[in-house]
Amino acid sequence: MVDRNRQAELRDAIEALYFGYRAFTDRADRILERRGLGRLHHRILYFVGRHPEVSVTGLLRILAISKQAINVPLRQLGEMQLVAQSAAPEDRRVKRLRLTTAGQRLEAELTGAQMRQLEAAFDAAGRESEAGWAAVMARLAARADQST
Amino acid sequence: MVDRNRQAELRDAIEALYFGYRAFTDRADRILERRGLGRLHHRILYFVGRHPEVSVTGLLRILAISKQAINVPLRQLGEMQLVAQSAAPEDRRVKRLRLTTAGQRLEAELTGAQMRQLEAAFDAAGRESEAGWAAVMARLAARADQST
DNA sequence: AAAGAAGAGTCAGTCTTGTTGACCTATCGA
DNA sequence: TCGATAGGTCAACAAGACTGACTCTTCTTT
Repeated sequence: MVDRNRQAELRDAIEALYFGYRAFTDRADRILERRGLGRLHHRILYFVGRHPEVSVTGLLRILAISKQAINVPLRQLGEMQLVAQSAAPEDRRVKRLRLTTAGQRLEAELTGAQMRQLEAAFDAAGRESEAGWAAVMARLAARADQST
Repeated sequence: MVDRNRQAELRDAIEALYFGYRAFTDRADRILERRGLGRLHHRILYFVGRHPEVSVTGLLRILAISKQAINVPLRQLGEMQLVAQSAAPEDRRVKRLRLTTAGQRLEAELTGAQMRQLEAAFDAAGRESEAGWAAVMARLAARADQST
């Protein structure tokens, strides 16, 4: 059993993560709302932007959702000319996804807003805090695999 | 415009936050699932544990949801004898919520799992990282109010 | 004392984002 | 040729949110 002060610190950490994540997603959500898009559209735009020429299955694995869940929003992004697709030459069953120019523009707007938000937090906390923050978040994220 | 290397760092930060938060909630979700509870039940348990004698309206404000959204899970937690309520003596319209012994036990199990998860990440990242992490998360969370 | 505001509860209807299961087509590899 | 893989789609369902419209009780204000 950890001592009481330590527990209080860790409780604060839990809350900071909860409220911080909530604040972080809320801002992008408001940009998306104006275009009638949701969080899943955002995640698709983000990861297709990050990993151009990704396949649908590759995207499903990153997002950890079913293909039925991605179907509708991915089709909508195609219809809105934000995401384009083409068959992979070495295996024509595989579709390669990439952002169109308009898709890149929207993705840059969303990601830019989040980057500015993070920079503001790094600045306010002191730039020396950034490395520690990144190290902890990376370790937290890494444990996703272990706990499966 | 920020330079490319900086943008790459900030992109990594966005992803670390996304994957880190996902890993963080997944673990508690699995404990809850065994009892047929969801994330909202968890948040209610957590904040009632953290703020004993909180009113329903107070809880709604913390969670930033509607009273209709809290209605069903709060009633279920009452029926499961995890949360108890009583009228506030100074204003009998107000209900004060608190955890029962069983509620405290479940809350401790959930929060304990998350505290251990955070501690493991702090340890792995090096204890000197913790202060920076906490400072950044606090600033990120603080911006929730500004952006309203 | 009457009127109105506030806390809580509930019903109804809707939406998003996810799930399974089942089934289809096209393509590839053995 | 046959089975596996990538992708797409339909249907049914569920959690967890929303708004709107009420009710009831209790407190506060006039």
